[in-house]
Amino acid sequence: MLSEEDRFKNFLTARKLKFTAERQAVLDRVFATHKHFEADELLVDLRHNDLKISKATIYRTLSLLVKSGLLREVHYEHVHGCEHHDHMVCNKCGKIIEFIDNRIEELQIEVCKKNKFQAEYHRLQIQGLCEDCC
Amino acid sequence: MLSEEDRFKNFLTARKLKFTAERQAVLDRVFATHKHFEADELLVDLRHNDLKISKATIYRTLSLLVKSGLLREVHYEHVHGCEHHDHMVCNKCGKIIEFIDNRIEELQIEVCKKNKFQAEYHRLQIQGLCEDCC
DNA sequence: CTACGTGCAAATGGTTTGCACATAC
DNA sequence: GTATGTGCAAACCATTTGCACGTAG
Repeated sequence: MLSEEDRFKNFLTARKLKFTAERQAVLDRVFATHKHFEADELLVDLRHNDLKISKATIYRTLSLLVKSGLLREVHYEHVHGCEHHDHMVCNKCGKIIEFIDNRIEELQIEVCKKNKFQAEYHRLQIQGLCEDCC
Repeated sequence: MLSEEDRFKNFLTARKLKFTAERQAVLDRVFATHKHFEADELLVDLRHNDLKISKATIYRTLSLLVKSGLLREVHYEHVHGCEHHDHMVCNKCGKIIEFIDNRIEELQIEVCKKNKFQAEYHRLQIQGLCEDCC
């Protein structure tokens, strides 16, 4: 499987766009953590590491990462559903298939116990193509 | 387990805030779907259903939903990690525990097959309290 | 009846864009 | 050498806020 960097380079090359030091820096920073983030945090982080990069370039690079499919731009998301489902989301038509598999639920409980983690909520989302869009 | 509406009412009551028709409308709309959304989309949706509601009220209500813990505000999130882990995220200290359980992976493959769904990616995130924060 | 909520319009601040110079290929 | 990228500052637009009137409890 390709790394994020390779996937981004492929995307850029396909569109005759260039892989610059600024784009590298943003990419590295974005994928250095697993957390959600804001554009401002990136600016602060990058400046900390003595990099000169403008806000405009950060926004332009984030936009490219979204277009390349490496990043998703969202705003609000639910924290809970009171009744719990897991989801499959079709990347083409957007259809959502809800499912629940008790064996998966059980295994999650087991994994939490093993890690001494007290779960309050979980979310499993599988992305791909549904039957109609394959 | 309480419904979103009950949880929101509890939150409001505890702070001596009121449950108005506008707040009900936003709540209903927000939890009518499982998707990420933007404030603007809500405005359009609500106006479609003949509701008169101002942008300001929508923003104020979204802010309350975030404070109540029913909603999370994010901006960018990764679409893939090239190496795959699942995550436990501590709601208190933010610590992330990565794990992978092959039995869970297997069951996901099985569920996809059952639903004729061609998976490209999945993400499992468990939220709760870590050992140190219990 | 009173404290809280709403709509409106103005203020704010994050994001985008036009332009001149810089650089990857 | 040329097309693409960058920084800067101005423009734009989403979000927040102050205020006067409305309403839930």
